[in-house]
Amino acid sequence: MTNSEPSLSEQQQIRLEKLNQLRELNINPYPYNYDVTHYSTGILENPSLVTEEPDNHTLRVALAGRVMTRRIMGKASFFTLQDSKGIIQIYIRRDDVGTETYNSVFKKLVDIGDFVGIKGFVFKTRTGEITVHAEEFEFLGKTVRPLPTPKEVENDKGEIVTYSAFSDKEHRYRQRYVDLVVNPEVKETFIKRTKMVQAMRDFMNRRGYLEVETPVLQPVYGGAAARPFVTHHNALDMQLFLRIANELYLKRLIVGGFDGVYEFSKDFRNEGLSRFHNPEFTQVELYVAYKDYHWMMDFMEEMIEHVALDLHGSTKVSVGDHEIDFKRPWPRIPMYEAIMNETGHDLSGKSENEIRDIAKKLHIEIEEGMGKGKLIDEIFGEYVEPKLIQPTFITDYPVEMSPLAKKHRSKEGLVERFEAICNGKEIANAFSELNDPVDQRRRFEDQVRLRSEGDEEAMTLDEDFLRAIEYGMPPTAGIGIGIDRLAMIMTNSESIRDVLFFPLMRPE
RNA sequence: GAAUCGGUAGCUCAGCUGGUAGAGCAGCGGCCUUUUAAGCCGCGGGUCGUGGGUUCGAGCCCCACCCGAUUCACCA
Repeated sequence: MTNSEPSLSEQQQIRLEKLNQLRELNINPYPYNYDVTHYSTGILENPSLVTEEPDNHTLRVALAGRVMTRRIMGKASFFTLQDSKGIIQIYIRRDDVGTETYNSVFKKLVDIGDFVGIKGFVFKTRTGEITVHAEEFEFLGKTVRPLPTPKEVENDKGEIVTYSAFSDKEHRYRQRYVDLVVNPEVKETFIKRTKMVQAMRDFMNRRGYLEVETPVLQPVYGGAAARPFVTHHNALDMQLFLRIANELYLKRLIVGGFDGVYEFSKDFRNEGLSRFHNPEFTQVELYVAYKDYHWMMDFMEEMIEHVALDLHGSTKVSVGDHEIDFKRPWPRIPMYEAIMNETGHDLSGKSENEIRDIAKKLHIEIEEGMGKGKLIDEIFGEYVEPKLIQPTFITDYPVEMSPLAKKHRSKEGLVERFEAICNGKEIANAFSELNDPVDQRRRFEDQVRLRSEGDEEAMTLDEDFLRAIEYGMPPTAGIGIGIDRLAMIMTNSESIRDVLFFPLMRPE
């Protein structure tokens, strides 16, 4: 940091002055700890705590949090205290906590946002609100910057209306800490995301699969079609890439003898940003030996159905205008059949040029160097994918677009691959893993050729990975599930930024 | 990268065909011992995103730039 400080607003200056005054009163504005016995929600949900006539035997509660609203009425006040679980009202009187604490500290030096600790008993106000009657008041942390002050109120219809909401998306993304404090639903979204990951982790652990960690910094990147971030290691004077996928390392572990391995991982792709794309994103990849992609479809259905039940108590989830039902089984439609259904064109057995003509007829924008796989992908993305709202498996992709998938056991020119599509977007990609080292080398070489022809997303040849599967890899099913996109669906969020605490933003 | 919309007080926003900036909340001073968007009286607070230009005069008009949102493109 430089020593040039931005000029302070009047409110910040006033708060800094209050900070000094606290110290002059011998009150540490930043004390070290506070013994909390109860949370706001715990008190609100437990009516047996409410007393009318407190005595020595009445249970006392101690809670801590931020002051969010204040209603001062002379010698007594109400304020709301927000802790990690929720908000509860506190009643505080001069005659209970002492004149100095009440007049000099509470009324003069406490601001909205400050941390305080309260000890007292629980009662009900005249209007029936469960409230903590403070008998002791302690200062726990001074804020020197004013918090946005949204107010929630119930209108005649019983709806919650929020006034002065902290709603500017830029501010919310940049200052997520503030967003979390004042917009309670944000916390809910992220808690749900974490629960979702936990449900998946539990599900895989119960089947005995091993959670592992593989390198983020890789000398050769691979496992997906994408441009990488490039970095440099000083001591080894070596170019390194941030991983774009975990696939090739996890398969090395299958070679090494694990039956099932999975990893929740941040991957990095050097691409544009959008509602569905952040340069760093999370996926879980799972590889299971002696299984194929049919088995993997069963597995995915079961796991995601379980996640939906775990999060919502139902297989049905509201997303935008749709209700998405994750109940098993999900439709399984071969890709050519799905394209046929939507466009009337049958691509099976067609040559690259024939497919290019069909793409032209379908008004697909065709660019130099688009191969067969890419053309098919474009047609699919334009005509089929957006229509698949309910979870659907699209199966059997052209070999040209799947260099790591095993060729189909009966359909010429295709591989045993599926993508799970939901709400018009891919949420998973899986295949029967290619374990024929000779075929794998040929596929890599095709990729190298594409790269030399200018396809920046084509894969590079990973000689060590080839060596690994030359030692032998069992039949294996593998899958990658996009955690951010699944979280968007499970939390009914319309932007990936709403399920990332700190989405990438330009510098301020 | 393109289009559209937006950036005014700590927060949410208003500001007409250009006339020198406004509300609510928040803040400050005062009153108020069961309030709840507490209330009542009084007061302060602004580089109107940045830089140019037009004009007697710009928050408003023009140009360039910065930042964001959304859509499209790119992209799984």
